[in-house]
Formats: sequence, C-alpha cells, structure tokens
Amino acid sequence: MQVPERSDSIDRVIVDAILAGRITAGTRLGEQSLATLFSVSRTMAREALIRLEARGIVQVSPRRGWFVIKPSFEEAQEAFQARQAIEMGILMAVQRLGPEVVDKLRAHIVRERAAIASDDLEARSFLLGDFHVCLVEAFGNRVLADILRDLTARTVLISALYQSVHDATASCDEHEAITDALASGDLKRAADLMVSHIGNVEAGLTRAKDDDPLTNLRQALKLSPRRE
Amino acid sequence: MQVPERSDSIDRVIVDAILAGRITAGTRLGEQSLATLFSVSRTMAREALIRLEARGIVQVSPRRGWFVIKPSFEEAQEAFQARQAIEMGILMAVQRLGPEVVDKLRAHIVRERAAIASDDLEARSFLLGDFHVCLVEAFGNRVLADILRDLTARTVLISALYQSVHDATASCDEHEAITDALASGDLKRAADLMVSHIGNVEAGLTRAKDDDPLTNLRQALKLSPRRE
DNA sequence: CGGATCAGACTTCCATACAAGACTGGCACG
DNA sequence: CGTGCCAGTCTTGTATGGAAGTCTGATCCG
Repeated sequence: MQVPERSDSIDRVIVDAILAGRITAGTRLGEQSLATLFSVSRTMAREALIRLEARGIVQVSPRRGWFVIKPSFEEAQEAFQARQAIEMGILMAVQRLGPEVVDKLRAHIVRERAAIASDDLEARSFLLGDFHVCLVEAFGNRVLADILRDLTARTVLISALYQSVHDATASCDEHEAITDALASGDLKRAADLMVSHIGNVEAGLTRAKDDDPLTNLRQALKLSPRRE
Repeated sequence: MQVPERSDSIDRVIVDAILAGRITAGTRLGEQSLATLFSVSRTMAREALIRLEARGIVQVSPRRGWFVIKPSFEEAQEAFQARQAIEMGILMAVQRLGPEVVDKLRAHIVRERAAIASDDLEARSFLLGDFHVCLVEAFGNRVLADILRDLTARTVLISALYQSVHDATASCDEHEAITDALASGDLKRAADLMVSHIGNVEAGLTRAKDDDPLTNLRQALKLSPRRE
C-alpha cells in the first residue's frame, strides 16, 4: 500500500475494510491521512471520498472532516428493508439457477463455517455479507450486484453500530437453508427464507446507541457512578 | 442558471435533463463547458461529474472527455431486469398502502395524460419515469427511492437509445392498472402488473442501434440516396 | 492523387497553493 | 474557581497552472 495506487482503488480498499469490520461507523477519514497512506495527492483522496459519498458510504461535515456514515436507527431499518425488497425481488425474478451457482454457494458456506470456527472475526464479517453479494452476482446482473454490494457495506456498519445479536452461526445456518431451497429449485421458499433471514438480523438490532451520543460514556459512568 | 450554483445542484440539473430527455446517451459533458455554464470553477464541475460517474450516469474516457453513458444492449437489459426485481420486491414487501398514496398516483396519472395530450415531450418523458419514483417514495424508503431514481434515469437513456416502441399511452394505461390494483389492495396483482409493464417497455427495445454506430447516418442516407 | 507525419488545439489529469471555517488550549479577567 | 476570549492549528473548500494524452487538419513526400 506504500506504492501509489490508482485513485479508484482507494474506494475498494475502504469498502473492503468496512466489509471486514476493520473500520466502523463514524470513523474519521481525513483527506490528508488517506493521501499520505496511499501515496497520492489530497486531490485523489478527496475524489475517492466524493465517490464514496455518492455511494452513501461516507459523509462530509463541512470543514470538519469526512466520516464513515453513522446511520440513525430509522435509516438502519430502511437499509434492511431495501435489502429485503431487492433480494426477494431477485429470487422471485430469477427463472432458473444453474447447479454451478449452488456449488459456489455451498463452497462459500464452507468458508463461512471455517471463519466462524477459527474465530477469524474479519473473515467472518466479510463472508457473512459476501454471501448475499455472491448470490446476486450469480444472478449475473452487474447493476444489481453493485447496488447490493454498497447496501451490504451499509448493513455491516449498522450491525456493528447497533450490536446485532444475531449469531453468526445462526446466519450461516440460514444461508445454508436458503441454498438448500435453491438447490431443490424451490425459489419461492428461498425468497421467503431470505426475507426472514434479513428480518432476523434486523430484529437483532437494539436502538440503544442511537438516541444519545453519550450512551457509551453514560454506560461507563453507570458502572462506576461518582456523584449525582 | 447564470448565477453560481451549488456544486451538488449541477448533478440535479443534469439528471433532470436526462429524465426529461433533453440530453441523451452519449452526450458530451465537458468540464469547462459545465463550469462556465454554471458559473463555477472546473473543480466543481469535475466533482459533479465524479459523483454522476459513481451513480452510473456518466462515464469518462481518459483525456477525451466525459459522456453520458451509452449502455450496450446487454447492459440495457440488466437495467430493466434490475428495475423489475426491485419494484416487484417493493410491492411484495409493502404491507399496506395508505389511500393518500393512491390519490397521489392518480393525480400523477392525470398529469401524464395531460402531457401526452398536449404533446409536451419533455414532461411526458419525465412523468412516465417519475411515476415509478413516486411510487417508491410513497413507500417511504429513501434508500430505495435514491436507487430507483438513478435506475430510472438509466432507463430513460436506454429507451431513447434503442427507440423503445412502447407507446406512451400504453405505459400510462398500465400505470393506471397498477394504481387500480393498489387501490383495491391487491398487491400481488400490482406486482405482477408492474413486472409485465416493465417487461413491455423492455420488449419494445430494438438492438438496431447498438451493433453499428453508423445506424443514424445510414438511415438518413437511405432516405435520400444520392449514389452508390 | 494517396498516405504518412507532425504541429497545435483541446481535453482531462493531478498537484499545489491559498482561503476560510472549526476546534483546542491557554490566558486573562471577574 | 469559573468563564469568556483569542490566537494557533487543523480541517476541508476552491481555484489555478502546468503535465500529458488525444484528436484534427494541414503539409509534405512519393
């Protein structure tokens, strides 16, 4: 990464880091920091940030800085709703799924389980989100794949923010159930399973952190209350 | 427009122009031209173009210029597929639609018919696409609304490129049928109608223009052939 | 006449410089 | 001790200049 990179590779690296959970909601992304990190000028870093802003992944606070989005609870729900609608729509629209797709998904699930077993948190975060990207890529529609990739990034951020309690193993099991339905050609069931799967993850969110930016501090203080 | 505008209003103006069919696929959008047109520096124009590129609406040919995308026939099909999947997904996911939404859609259809009757091509192009944006906005999900707006822009470009023969009146009738289904609470039927509606528009595409950039010229020459 | 070559005009690309707002920490004052 | 002020620093915002690639059209040569 010390070698100068193409400007649009900055985007990719950042999104990958988000998908892997290495950077989370609210992280500051300074123009100068990125520029020196990628050995490019501030202009290039800024352009990458502008692109990411258009994709709804970062936002700028004027003259204060660029930050990874920190969706409100309502926005979080909208993102999950969007994924539910789109992924269900895809599964309903697809006529037939080749067996090689099922094989690919099964291979993916194997990797998920491996990551879970070995406590590789980064791979786990990445793979659990990537399952959905894989699925839509298998559908062969680049437009939808791009949309879903960004939406997945948002969802990963949200899950970290609102501490989704949906267990990784449960997610993986649900992925497997979806794959089974696809393998048996029962697309309707696959769509239903997908909706409930995403719904499950969404249901695991807790709005605790949202209402008040002091929550972290508040909880910390509650643990050792001095006075008042 | 001679007064300096905010940089992000450039995006909006361009997208609106696309939606209205005033600028079509392949149109050149020079940095300097936009800058002088909007009374801003090249930097601002360039940033707007970068955003539009991230949204899949323009693309840059290195050191040659910025152009409104000119999707291939395959990409065109993908865009329509994406809209089918997403809009169907939305209609399947929505539980209930308030009567005010139906009213709004009916009012929209009235405007569509007015534009068609008065031969206002710009309004017609805009309104026919905007129906779908309206519908998803009524769903109340900003994420989906943004996605669909950009997708609609792409679709408008495509329709102009591949000369969709789907008649405006027919589109409007189909919009009305969808609205009727929504009014009667039959969301399943609305979803089916939506899929076939978008399918109809897609089916009206002809791949003529794609294979050969000379098609325009060729047709023109065919009308008044001098020699050869 | 046909074709290669080359100058120049025009475009984006990218770095840099400076402007201007936002925050921080210290200092002075009540 | 508490509070307000203010300079210094850090951030993004915006313009501009020159580098470098691309196309066009004229010119020259065979």
